[in-house]
Amino acid sequence: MRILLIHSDYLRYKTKSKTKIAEEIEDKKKSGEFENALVVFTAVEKEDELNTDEIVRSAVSEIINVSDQVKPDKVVIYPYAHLSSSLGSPQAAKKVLMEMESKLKENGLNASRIPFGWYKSFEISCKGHPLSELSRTITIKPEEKEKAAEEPSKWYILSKGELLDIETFKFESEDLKKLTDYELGKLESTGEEPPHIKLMREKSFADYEPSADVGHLRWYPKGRLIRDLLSDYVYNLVTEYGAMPVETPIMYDLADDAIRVHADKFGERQYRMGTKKDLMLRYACCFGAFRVLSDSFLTWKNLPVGIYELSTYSFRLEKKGEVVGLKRLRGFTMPDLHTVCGDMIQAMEEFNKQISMCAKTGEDFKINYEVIFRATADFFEENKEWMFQSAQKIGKPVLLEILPRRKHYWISKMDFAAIDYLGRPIENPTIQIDVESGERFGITYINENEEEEYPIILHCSPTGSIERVICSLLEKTAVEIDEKPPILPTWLSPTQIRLIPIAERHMDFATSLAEDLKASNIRVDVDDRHETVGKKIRNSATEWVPYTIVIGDKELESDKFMVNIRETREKELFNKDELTSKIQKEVMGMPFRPLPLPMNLSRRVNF
RNA sequence: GCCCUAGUGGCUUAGGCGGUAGAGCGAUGCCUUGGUAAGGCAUAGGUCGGGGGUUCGAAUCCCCCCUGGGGCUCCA
Repeated sequence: MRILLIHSDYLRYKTKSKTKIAEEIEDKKKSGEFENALVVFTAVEKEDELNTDEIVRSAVSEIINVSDQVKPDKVVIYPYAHLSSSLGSPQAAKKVLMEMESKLKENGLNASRIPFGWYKSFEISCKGHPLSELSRTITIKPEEKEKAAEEPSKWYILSKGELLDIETFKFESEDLKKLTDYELGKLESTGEEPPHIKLMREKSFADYEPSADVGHLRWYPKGRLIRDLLSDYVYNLVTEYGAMPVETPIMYDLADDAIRVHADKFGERQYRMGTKKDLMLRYACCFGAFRVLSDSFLTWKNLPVGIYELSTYSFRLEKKGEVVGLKRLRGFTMPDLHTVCGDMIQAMEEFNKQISMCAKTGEDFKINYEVIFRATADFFEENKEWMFQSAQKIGKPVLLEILPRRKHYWISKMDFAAIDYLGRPIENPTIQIDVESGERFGITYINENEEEEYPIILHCSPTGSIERVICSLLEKTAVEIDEKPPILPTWLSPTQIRLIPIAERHMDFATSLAEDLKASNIRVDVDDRHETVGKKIRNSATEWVPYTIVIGDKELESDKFMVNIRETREKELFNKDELTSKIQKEVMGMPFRPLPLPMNLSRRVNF
């Protein structure tokens, strides 16, 4: 905020005509005269919107400070846009100016405010003494940004319906111990690079795009395929659960009050667009889902109702130093399910169903999740029974955080984290009980008594961001490197079977075998390059192909072939049908997409 | 964002206390038609991350910026 303070003999003004953003005023405010007034010309700036309370407080204290020195009869706040080249939104400015006026009055000053958004003529007579002209730039002081004396959370282990002390708890799970240490700030870092970064590039899944902003990736065909398969997976999962997929815009106008207030909770990590309209890129699908829901006509018969969207992309302006590989990005893809529930009982029931859904993703991906259950102290006291039961659904001890008071929109949430190679959590699925957004976004439903009511909304991401799922899968290969060769689950492997013809005369057979396997929905390719068998085998291994078959004279004559099985490092004899059914069994229930690459390796681009 | 550290062909890198760079993989071509983790030979490919400065001359010294990695902090 910029202010120009003039200690005047008098100020006279008169409104001339309205602008689009003019506030409605009574006739008596259309002109006015103030004698011996400290006139505060004020411009509210964009950055002020991040913490308007703090800005108002600082501005008022500055004005009081000056007023104490020059001792005017009156203080007049005069909206004056021309002091800044980076103005805040008119809505925010009006709010700030009004709050300044009332705060000054509370402090015993005779304060007035000149109407906002009008063209005005004015006449001012400056007293001309040394303190009669002052200007100030008022900014949010970072160290004052709340923080102050925030009460710490209480931490427990919740196991078999018992609250246990973390200090004395005997951890059976190495991963839960690591998660607990990390959350309590006890984990020592090794200074190593997480292995998934090298892997994602080496395998041509994804890479950085230096010409974009930090934390935005380019995805190559293999990576794109994996993303698509995971997207299909979540889509199937949530539609099976009963949610309805929608798609909403990726940017929102901060002039909308509900959107601005919700966004403010996100603080400085908002990704703003520098356009004339003050637009913010979404950091999740909440905005879109809430707008859809608030414009829908909901009745108790509809509830619970789920709206699902895969946010390609969500944007968060994470600090530069926090952005890392697939783990923390500024642009990422998150499955986002919002479930409208009529009351807390229904919300709790749905929450439990969603726990099952989140847990299932861990089983399907073969990723071990450790769980943090969180709640405000009030919620925990009132719903102990439910929390204990819900934690039981995890089937192992969970970490419990009790927050002294609500500081976000949720009163309880459950976070599922995979543990990476360096022992740090990768936050994946999450479920939250949101008690604020219904009212804020004007989402209502008609209850059984024909009354309008605000619902409770569950937020759920059954897998966490797609990028983090891939991150977890890659990290897992590094964790297990001593036990087995690194590999992706077959349903996610870009190439599922690689055929290696030995000589040109084996090409026709290899190609026709490949076509047959392809017809059974198997991603198969043929290494038709003029290289030695040894080299092609090696190549297939470095690409993590789960099944590799060498095609030579023997295979032309028999209907069996020796299959190299990567996972077990074993060779096994199969015929075509046996192999097909083995793979089909392996990928059962998982989505399929065809190979998005040329079948012949000689035709492939090296990314 | 702050602190530390790095940036040399598509990838991995050698070399540099000032005189415009060398390799391996990969790519391409030729030879080899080969049976389970790198066959041989040859060729192409680099204004040494970008910009500015100092200098007769900068990949090398100085400044700024960009990008990566680590740490702090943060994480709905």
